[in-house]
Amino acid sequence: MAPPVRTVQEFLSAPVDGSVVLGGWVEDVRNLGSIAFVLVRLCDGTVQVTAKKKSNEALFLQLTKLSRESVVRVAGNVVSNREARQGRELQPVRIDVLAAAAAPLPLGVVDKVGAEFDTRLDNRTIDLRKPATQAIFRVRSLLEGALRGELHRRGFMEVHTPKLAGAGAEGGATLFQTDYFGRRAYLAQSPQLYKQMLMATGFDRVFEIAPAFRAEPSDTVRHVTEFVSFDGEVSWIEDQEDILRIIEEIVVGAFASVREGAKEALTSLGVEIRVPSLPIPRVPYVEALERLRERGKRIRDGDDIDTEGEKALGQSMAEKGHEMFFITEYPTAIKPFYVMANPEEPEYSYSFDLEYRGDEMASGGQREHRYDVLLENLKTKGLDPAGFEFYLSAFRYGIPPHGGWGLGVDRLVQRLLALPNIREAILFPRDRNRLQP
RNA sequence: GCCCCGGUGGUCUAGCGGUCUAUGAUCUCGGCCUGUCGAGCCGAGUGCUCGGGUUCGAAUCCCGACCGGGGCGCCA
Repeated sequence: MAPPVRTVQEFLSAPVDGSVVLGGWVEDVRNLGSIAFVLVRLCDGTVQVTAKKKSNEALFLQLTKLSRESVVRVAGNVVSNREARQGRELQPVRIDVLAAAAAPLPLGVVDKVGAEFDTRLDNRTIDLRKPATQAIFRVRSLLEGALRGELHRRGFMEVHTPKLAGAGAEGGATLFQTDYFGRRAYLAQSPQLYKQMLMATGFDRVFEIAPAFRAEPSDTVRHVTEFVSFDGEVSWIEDQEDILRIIEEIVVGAFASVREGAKEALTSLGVEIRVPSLPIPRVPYVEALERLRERGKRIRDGDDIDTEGEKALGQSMAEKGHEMFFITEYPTAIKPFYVMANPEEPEYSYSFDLEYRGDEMASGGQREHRYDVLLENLKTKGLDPAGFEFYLSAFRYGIPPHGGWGLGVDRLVQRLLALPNIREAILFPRDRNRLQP
């Protein structure tokens, strides 16, 4: 049997008075006694199936007894009617219930009452039937595709690094521990060490879009335990600016692609994408502190910028028309061991964060590629070089200067679409309490 | 992990010591209706998160657990 018509678009292009088979979900049944309207939801909208009792009583009965959200295949004739939504409707000849939906639904797809996010997540497969929920993931898919395209155009190679590891990466963030045939293993918190190791091979422009895991018991609207990290690493850079230029170009380019390619989804979300203009401002850390102090924030030199400060800084930049900006040259002391310190002022490093709408989207910088310095850095941070031997060996035998970034895809989608919670941007989010579905 | 707030039919809510045989909506079921499109009208159905305690009496007050919302820390 040929596949049924899955889209409204396809339905509308079928000849009037011809016959068509629709496949979809029963969104609503309106039984007026002698005439009934069944809204069948296809992939991109609904089609009205109209049945009259007198034309086929058995079929009318079957149709009006359908439970909402059942999956049906409806064969019928396309008729034009100006009272129908798209100017046409389907007169059914035969209905097959492929999968009856149980009633009542745990969550209404078109109910007039809302549902709490937690209820929606508990019933995510139903929640994802809503056009507004689907729109988020259509945008997300487009954004990821656009980012891939931007990098491929720049000669990057897509890679995949292990998500199971025998040692943690950077220290700090807590790792999920698991059993590996009797040995201890960890879920990767970042591809950081591996993508750097690839710089020692000649694959000098790589990127990866993959999950990362953090066992931090964070309870916020911008943290989850499993997130998708968009990482890139580039060799032969002159300085950190080379990285900043790439990241601002690809993000801005991807935003523009989404704005063009996801018009319908964006409309249904009520979102208008503002594409930042290039270059995106670079705000050195020391200047960021000054701005914060001007706003009355008490912060000492060398302190990390806390959430309040980050939001205030975002506000301050937004007032100048910049929703997106870099904070550069963070203190070396608050950055991981692999960042390169500025040789002129070693207390500051070649590192940056990409800020967007008051939240951190990405961080990165130039890496320390000199073996001896790297070894010193590890010791300074109180880490045991023995645990990093697999990583250090890549530096011992020759590695070009390099740098890169890690960007939170979920966060980027969240902020781009102004979603109240990062979980809205994830199909099946994982957080401190949620492991299902 | 810390601070604040909350958990009432399938869903979302009102009630916050007796007046609760718990409000309204939505939903589900039944009935009426030939152009609905937030369909309408009539009728019915389903509930106080769990475990202790206070009290003559607890949805309501107290304690704990679990779960949820917001904020912080941390970061993508």
